[in-house]
Amino acid sequence: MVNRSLPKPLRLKKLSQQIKENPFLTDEELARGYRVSIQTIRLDRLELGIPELRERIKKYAEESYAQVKSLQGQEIIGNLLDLELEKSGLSLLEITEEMVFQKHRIARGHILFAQANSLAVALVDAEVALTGIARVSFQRPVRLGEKIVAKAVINSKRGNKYNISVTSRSENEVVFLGDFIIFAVEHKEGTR
Amino acid sequence: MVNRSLPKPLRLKKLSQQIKENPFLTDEELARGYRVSIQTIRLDRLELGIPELRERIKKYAEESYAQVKSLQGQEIIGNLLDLELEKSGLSLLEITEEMVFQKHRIARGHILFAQANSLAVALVDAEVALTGIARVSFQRPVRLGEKIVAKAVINSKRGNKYNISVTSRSENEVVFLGDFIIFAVEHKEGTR
DNA sequence: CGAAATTTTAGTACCTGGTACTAAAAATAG
DNA sequence: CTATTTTTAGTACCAGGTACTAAAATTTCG
Repeated sequence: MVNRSLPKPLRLKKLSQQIKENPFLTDEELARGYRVSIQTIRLDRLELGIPELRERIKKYAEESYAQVKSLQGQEIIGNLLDLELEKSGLSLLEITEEMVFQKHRIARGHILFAQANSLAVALVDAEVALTGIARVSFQRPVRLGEKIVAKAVINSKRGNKYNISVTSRSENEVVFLGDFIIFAVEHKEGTR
Repeated sequence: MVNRSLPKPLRLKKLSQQIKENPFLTDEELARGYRVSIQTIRLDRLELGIPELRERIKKYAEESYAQVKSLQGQEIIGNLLDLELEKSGLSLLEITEEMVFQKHRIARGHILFAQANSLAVALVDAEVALTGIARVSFQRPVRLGEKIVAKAVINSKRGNKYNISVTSRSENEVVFLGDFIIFAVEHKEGTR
């Protein structure tokens, strides 16, 4: 009890959390931290279904890599729910850990902007579509775990210039409004 | 020449590029791909200073992990160069791989917005500062590798409501202009 | 309290994907 | 042809395990 190890159920719980928080810890480090043998840590991991160090690191790296690659090719920030080119679209974005400030769990200003802007751009049927001007309004803070549904509608189109509005909601409450001027570009650069 | 391996200099070059593009390849897979022995691949990696598979994966995961953790605690998107609270600020953002579309290497709409908005928010001397309204204008597309310097200035302040302008430049050319209404919040939620 | 059950500890053989080293074979250059 | 470079191969060892066997220690329960 003095400096002895924790009871098993508590140790399992803490171990699970700790590894989740830091996947780079070796079994040896964990054994030292919990004052148990390395075999016990390994049995714990087996019971918790937590893979070994290298496997954890590999998975983390692969997911990270896949995300970067996927994001590069992906035009939409969030999941596209519906799209009618040259007309309207709908997308869903879940607010996750890396989107929020650690301090107060409120999403960063650009997250909702990103979702809305990328959806607006996606409505334009062109090889390349670039944003020229945006006017946006944040109605209330959005927090970790919220699911944001953005709806984009093309208001008007003159030549290669589109006027697009986006309304974003969380549980049917409006949290963000945006108006975008988007330009369809063919090959040469124009304003964005 | 028919199905034989490449000359060494060319193999070294291609190997370097391939591993950079995909750090998850084993020496065995590479050996098979280049039709040389595994020892040759290892000698090549030694000559090129490229670490082994597990080391590469670990480094990638650690950098990724560090970035996520750092971003959470970090208020500024980019590197803060100068800050005078309640007055003005300067930040630098380099446009990297994950910020651009794969297709045309142009940065996504929200990247410049994020830099500007986070700098504007940082000028406000409050526990929490949230964006209410933003009007932004993109002057030209920004590409992979460009270094963007954003300058934010507080134009006016009424109570807890700040009016802040941001001008972003690449090589002294204006690429982005933004006007933000930011609210200083104490504990209760207001508009953002 | 003692037996049964559970938990903890330890040891062995083997795995993956190497490094570091020695050395021979093959290819190339002058 | 000789010297040099490149390629191939083999051995011992490493890190951080897994899978298994088994003993020791602790806890539980009748």
